[in-house]
Amino acid sequence: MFDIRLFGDVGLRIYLKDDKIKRIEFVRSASSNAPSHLVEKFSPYIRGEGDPALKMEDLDLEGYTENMLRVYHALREVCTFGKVVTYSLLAEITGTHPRFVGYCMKVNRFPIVIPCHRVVGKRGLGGFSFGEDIKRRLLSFEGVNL
DNA sequence: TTTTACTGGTCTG
DNA sequence: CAGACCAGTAAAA
Repeated sequence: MFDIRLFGDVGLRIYLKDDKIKRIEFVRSASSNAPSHLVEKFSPYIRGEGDPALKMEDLDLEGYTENMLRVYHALREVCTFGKVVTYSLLAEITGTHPRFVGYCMKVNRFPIVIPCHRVVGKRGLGGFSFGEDIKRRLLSFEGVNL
């Protein structure tokens, strides 16, 4: 389990098992204690320049269904650093439903790598499991203003 | 503006 | 199987 500081008092806590990422969560007081090879992966994001150098293959995706994985893949394709997408557009792309997309974001174990904070409502911000303030700060960090 | 109705994948009993 | 749950949205009131 390692912490990486992103900005301010916001950081990531990363759980590893073997060479895969088991889970990522946000922490509010981040002490950076991750090994450099792991920090390296996230450094583009930390510098505010782009997405982390991680692929879906680096994640332990056990338990997710085909439809969920389709949503996650589509999100990563459509929504790179600094972009946002709407629940309904992502639903349209994947042939699902806006409420299902919301559910997928809620059960996403890999925030930032699967950028669920970039999915917003057609009217309004939409929710965020780790608190809407963090969602807002992440978007503003990426240069997005609602 | 607020409330209602519909939505589809998934989860629980 | 039936019913409930949602980080949503359009339509009605």
